[in-house]
Amino acid sequence: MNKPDVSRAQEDFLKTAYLLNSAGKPATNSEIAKAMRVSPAAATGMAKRLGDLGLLTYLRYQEILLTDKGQVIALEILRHHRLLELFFTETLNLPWEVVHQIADKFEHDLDEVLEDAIDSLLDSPSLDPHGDPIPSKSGAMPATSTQMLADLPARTPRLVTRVMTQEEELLAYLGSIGLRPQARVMIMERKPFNGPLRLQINDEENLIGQEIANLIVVSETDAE
Amino acid sequence: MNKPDVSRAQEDFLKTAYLLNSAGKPATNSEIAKAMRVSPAAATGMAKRLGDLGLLTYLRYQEILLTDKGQVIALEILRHHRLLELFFTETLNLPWEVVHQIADKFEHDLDEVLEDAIDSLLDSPSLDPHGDPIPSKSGAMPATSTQMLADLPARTPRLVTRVMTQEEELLAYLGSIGLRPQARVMIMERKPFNGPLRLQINDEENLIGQEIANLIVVSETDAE
DNA sequence: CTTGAAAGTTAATCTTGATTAACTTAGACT
DNA sequence: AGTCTAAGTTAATCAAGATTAACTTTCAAG
Repeated sequence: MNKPDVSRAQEDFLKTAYLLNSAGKPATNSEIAKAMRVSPAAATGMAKRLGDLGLLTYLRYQEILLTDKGQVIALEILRHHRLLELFFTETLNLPWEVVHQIADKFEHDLDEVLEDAIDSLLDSPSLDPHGDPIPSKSGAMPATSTQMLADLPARTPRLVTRVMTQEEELLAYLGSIGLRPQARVMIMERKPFNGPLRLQINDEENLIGQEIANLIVVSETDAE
Repeated sequence: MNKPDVSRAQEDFLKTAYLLNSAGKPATNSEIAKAMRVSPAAATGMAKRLGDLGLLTYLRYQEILLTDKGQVIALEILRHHRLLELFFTETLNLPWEVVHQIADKFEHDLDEVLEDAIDSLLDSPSLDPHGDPIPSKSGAMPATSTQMLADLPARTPRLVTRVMTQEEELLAYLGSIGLRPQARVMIMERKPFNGPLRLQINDEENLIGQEIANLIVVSETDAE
C-alpha cells in the first residue's frame, strides 16, 4: 500500500471537510475556508491539489466530497486528535478547555508507536474528554447518541454524553457548572418562546439558554 | 517583550548550532547542513535569515555564533525536547531509543501550559532519560559530569550519568546490556592499543569498544 | 607564494501554501 | 427571461525553504 504522505495543511483540509460533513453541513469552499481561517482562494487551490492526489472529488462550484482514501486520512487525524486530548487530560489533569488547541498541533506528528502506546495506556478508549467519539485504528467511528438536550421533554432524567463545542471560554463555563459527560441532567422547566431552560445538573439547579442546550448531547435512555 | 515567532526550520537551525557548540565542535555551515540533512546552500540561506532576525551573527566564511536571543530560543527548544523525552518514557514506558525522534517533532509545538504541566508532573526534572541536562525555564543549564568512561582508570567504580548518542540501534543495545544512567560501572581491564574494555556493569561483565566508551559519561566521584 | 581541495556562497529555479484583486457562475426573485 | 448577490474561481504575486550548478574563498602543504 502507498502512504500518500500529505502535508499538515492538507491533513487539516481533509479533517475540516470531514468535520463539516459530520456536523451535517456540506463541505463547501467557503465553509472550509472559514473554518481554516484562510481565503476562499486558498481553499480552491488546496481542493485542486487534493483532488489531483485522489483524496477528494473536486468539481468547480460543487460540494467537496472525500474519497475513501481521503476519509481514511481524516479519520486518522481525528483519532490522533481525540486520543491526544484524552491523554493530556488523563496524565496531566489539564482542563478540557485547553486540550483541543494543543491536540490540533500535535495530531499531525503522532507516529504509530506513540499512538499505540497511548491507546493501550488508556485502554482503547472510544470517547474523548468532550464525549466526541474516537475512531478505531481501522477507521470505525463509535456510535453516539443523537438526543440533544434542547429537544428533551421536561422531567426526563438523562446523562450528558457529549458537549459539542471547542470554544475555550464556553467549555470553562460549562465545566464550572458541572455540565460535562457523565453529569445527570433533567429539564425542570422550559420558558416559553424558546426561552431559557431551568435545569438540574447532578444536584444543583441552573439556567441555560437554548443555544447552549443545542450543544449538549444526552443519553437516549433515562439515567439510572 | 517581543516573541520572535520563529519557524520550526529556524528553531531547528538554532538548536543544531547550539548542540554543535556544546559538543565542542564549531557551528560551521557544513556541520550544520550535515546535521540537518540539507544542502550547504540551504544552511547559508537560513543563516542569513536568522542573522537578519538578530538570532545569530553571520559573517561569510565564518563560524556561526548564536546571539543571546538565539541561545534563549535554542535552550527553550532543548528544554521542550528533553522534557518530552522524559514525559513519554515516564508516562508510557516507551524505551529510550524511540523518544528522541518523537520529541524532535513535538518540541516545536509544546506550548507553555503543557510545558508547565509536564514540568510539575515530573517534579522539575534536571535530566532526561539519556542523562542529558534539561535547561531550566529561565535558561540555566544544569551542570553535568565531564568524566568519560573511556578515560577512567581501571578498578574505579562509578555510576553512569549520561549516554551521549541518539542512534536507535545503539541505544537499544546499550539498554540491553544495562549501560544506562544509574548503572554501576567499573573497568576491569583495558586491552592495549586502545583495545576493548572489559567492563563490569551492575553485576554483569561485558566487553565494549573504545568508541562506545567515549559516549558514556560517568560520575566524577566513586560509586556508593 | 602558489596551488588545489574542502568549505562556503551565489544564482537560478522549484514547491507549497498563502494573499489580494478581478472575474465568473449559480441560483433566487421579480 | 433578466438581474442581483453570494459563492467560487482565476491570475498575479509573495515568502519560506529547499535543490542543483557554478563560482569564490580559505588555508594547509609543498
